[in-house]
Amino acid sequence: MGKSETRIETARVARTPKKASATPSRPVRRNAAAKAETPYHHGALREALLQAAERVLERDGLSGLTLRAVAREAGVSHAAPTHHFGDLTGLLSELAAVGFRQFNAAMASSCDAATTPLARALARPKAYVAYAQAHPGMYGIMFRTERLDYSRPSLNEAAEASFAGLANAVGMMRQEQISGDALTLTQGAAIARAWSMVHGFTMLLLDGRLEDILGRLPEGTTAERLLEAILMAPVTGKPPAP
Amino acid sequence: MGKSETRIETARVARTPKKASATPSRPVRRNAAAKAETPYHHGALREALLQAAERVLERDGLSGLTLRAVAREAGVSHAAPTHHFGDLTGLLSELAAVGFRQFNAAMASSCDAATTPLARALARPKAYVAYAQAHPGMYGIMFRTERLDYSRPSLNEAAEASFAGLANAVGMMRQEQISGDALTLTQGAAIARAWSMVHGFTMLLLDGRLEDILGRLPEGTTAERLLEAILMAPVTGKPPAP
DNA sequence: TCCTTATCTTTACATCGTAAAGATGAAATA
DNA sequence: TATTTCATCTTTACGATGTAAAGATAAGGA
Repeated sequence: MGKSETRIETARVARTPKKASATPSRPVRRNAAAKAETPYHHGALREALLQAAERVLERDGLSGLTLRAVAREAGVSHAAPTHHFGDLTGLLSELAAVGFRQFNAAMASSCDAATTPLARALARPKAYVAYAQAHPGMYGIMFRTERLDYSRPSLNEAAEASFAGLANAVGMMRQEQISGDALTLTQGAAIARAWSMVHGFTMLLLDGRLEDILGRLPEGTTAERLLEAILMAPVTGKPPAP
Repeated sequence: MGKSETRIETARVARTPKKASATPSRPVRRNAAAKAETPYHHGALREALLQAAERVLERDGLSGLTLRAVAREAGVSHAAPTHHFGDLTGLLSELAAVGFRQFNAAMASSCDAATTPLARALARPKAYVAYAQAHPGMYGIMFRTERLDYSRPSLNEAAEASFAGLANAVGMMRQEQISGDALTLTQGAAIARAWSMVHGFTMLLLDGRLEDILGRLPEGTTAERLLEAILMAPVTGKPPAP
C-alpha cells in the first residue's frame, strides 16, 4: 500500500530526493502557474492549492476533488494540504468561499450593466443561473456539499455577503427599506421566495431534471428563456385561480 | 488490511465458519427482522438490504450510508450487495426509488385529506416539505446525490410519477388540461416555478440557510408558516413594483 | 443421484482521509 | 556570522471504502 502509493503519487518534478542538491540555484518546483509571483519556494502553497483545487474540480468534477488529487495537481505530497487547511472540510470551505466571491462579483457586475428597470430586475437571477451553469462544480461545492464549515470567517463572510445582496435586491424591487434587524412575514416571504425559486431552478437545471419540461416547450426554448418566463409571470400574468 | 477487516466485519451471528456444522437445524442468520417472513435463508436479501440501508441512513446520515455498512447492518458479507445491486450507484438508485414511492404516497394522501380549495392548493407543497423534514436523509438520496442511475426502471418510474403528480396539480390549479405531449411557455413556466420554489425552499431549509430569515421574523414563526406566506403571496398580495 | 447455477463469502487491491514522526530550510537570535 | 527555532513539507502508517475475482454452498432441475 505504501509502496505503490509512493510510486504513483510522485508524478511531479522530482524534487531533490535526499540531499544530492546538484543545483543550488532556486529549486523551481510548482509545475503549473509558477511564473514569477511565487516569491520563494514555499510561501504561496495555500493559494496554489486553492487554484489546483479549482482546476481539479473543473476537470474531474465533484467526485474527483480529493485532498490527494489536489496535492498531486499542485505537485506536493499528499499530506501538504493538511497544514494549510487542516481537513478536507477546511479545503472545501475555503474553496466555497472563493466560489462565493466569484459568484457575488458576477452578480454585481451584471446588475451594474443593466439599464432599464426590467433588465435590472432580471439581471441578478439570470446572472445567478448563468454562474451556476458556467461553474457547476463550484456551485456544487457551495450548495450541494454537506461538508462545509460556516464558522470559518472567510466562508461565513462571503456567504453572508451573498445573502445580503439578495435581500437588498428584493428590498429594492419592493421599494422598501430593509432594516437589517427585523423582518415582517411578508418581507421574509419575499426574500425566501426569490431565493428558493432561483436556487431550486438552478439545482433542477444542473441535475437535468428540467429537460423533461424543456423538451415539451416550443422548439428551441432555452433554459434562460424559461427562467425569464418564470420570473415575469407573477408580475405581468394573472394569478392562478383559487 | 485484510486481517483487521475480517476481524471487524464479522460482528454478526458467527455463522458456521468452516464446516463444523454442529447444528444441522436451519442456520438462523439475519440478526435483525428475522421473524418468520424470510422463508428460506437467502431469498429476501435484496429487500432486507434496502431496509437495512434505510435504517443506516436514518441512523448515521448520508455520509454513513456505505455498501459495507449496509451489508454489516443486514448481517451479510460486505460483497453480498454486489450481486443484487451491482454497484453503490445501484443501491442508491433503488433506495431513491423507494423514497420516491414513499414521497408520492405522502403527497397523495395529504391531498386527499384536504377539503377546501385553499387547503387543497396548499396540501401538496406542505406535504412535500414535511416529508423532506421527516426524512432528510432520504430526500438527500433522492435530490442531493449525483450518483443516481435514472435508466433503472424502478427509479425512472417512481421519479416520473412524482413529476406527473406535480404537473397535474399545477394544471388543476390553473384549471387547464395538461396535454401530456406539448406545453406552452406559460404552462411550462408555471410547472417549473412551482417545482423550483418548493424544491429550493426545501433544500435551503434542510441546509439551515433559512435560519437567518426565520430568526428575524416575528417571534415563533415556523418554517411551515413561512412556506404558507410564500405560497399565498402571489395570489393575495400585490405584485412587486417594477 | 448428480450437476448446473444463482447466491453468498473470502481474499485482494487501489484509493481515500487522517495522524504522527522525520526532514528541511527560512528567519530570528546570539 | 553561527546557531537555534519553528513553520512547512515529506514519509510512513493505519483504518475504511468500492470493486473485482475466485472459492464455497445450497436449490432445483437433469
